[in-house]
Amino acid sequence: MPELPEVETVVRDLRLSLVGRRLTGIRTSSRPLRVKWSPDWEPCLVGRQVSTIRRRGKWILIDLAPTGLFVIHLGMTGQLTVVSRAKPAENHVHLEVDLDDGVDLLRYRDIRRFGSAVYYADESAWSDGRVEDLGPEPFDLTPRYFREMLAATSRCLKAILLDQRAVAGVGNIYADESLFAARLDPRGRGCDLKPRRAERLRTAIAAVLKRAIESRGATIKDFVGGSGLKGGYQNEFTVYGRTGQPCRSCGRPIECMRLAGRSTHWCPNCQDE
DNA sequence: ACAGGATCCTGGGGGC
DNA sequence: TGCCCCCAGGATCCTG
Repeated sequence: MPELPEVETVVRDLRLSLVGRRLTGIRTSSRPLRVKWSPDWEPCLVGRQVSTIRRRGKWILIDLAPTGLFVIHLGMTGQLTVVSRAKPAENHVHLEVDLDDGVDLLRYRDIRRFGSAVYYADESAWSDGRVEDLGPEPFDLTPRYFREMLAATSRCLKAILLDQRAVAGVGNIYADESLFAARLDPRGRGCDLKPRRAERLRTAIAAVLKRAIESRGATIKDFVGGSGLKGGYQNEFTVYGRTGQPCRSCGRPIECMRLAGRSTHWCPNCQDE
């Protein structure tokens, strides 16, 4: 579920409540996440202190001191929050980490269990793993990289934006929203995109994501930030989930088609290039 | 290289 | 009210 803006929101929230805290205890559910929990990780986590929290694509990286890296992916329905120990656990809670203030805990809840929480000795152990190579962050895309990456593939724009190797962090919502903002047909091929239009797409992606982060991401059903607050960007969607509703630009109905295996929302009238 | 499908899961909504 | 089918923000594996 969560894409870059939602993961960034969680990371920013957790920085406030988690950095500097020592982990004092861990409880896990018996039901496995995408990666099964290893009991070997527990002694690696307990007693260590959270030094920094970072985001890479849709991955949450929690750096530990003196060593260690705790990597969490929210999958489709993951919720990572710091809550009071007094708050009763909802269903589908799969991981709880006690904090050294004796009051709060870090809680991971995930209805569909597509997410993961894995300990690694260091960052190379994570990046060298079966995780496919992540592309650049959307805010770090250079015009040249983006132009050449597009020119090298005959895949359609929608499929390219969803590919984490091309750009890290964009998912179905923000792919559709970015293509509308750039007024580009999601079916267009990367190698057919003229440089001016490639540049339009590059800046549209950054602008859409920046605006979504400012709104604390989008909550369709399950997403909450690290403090439990919902996002607000769903109120600004131009095409995603608006099938049949009037385009905010031209008034004609938004359409939905299947592309790269995903629902793709667009305005055939406005996205004509 | 790439498209398409299936898989891992649960829950919600629509149709009947 | 219930049942069945389809759908969902992701990553990954497999086939053709």
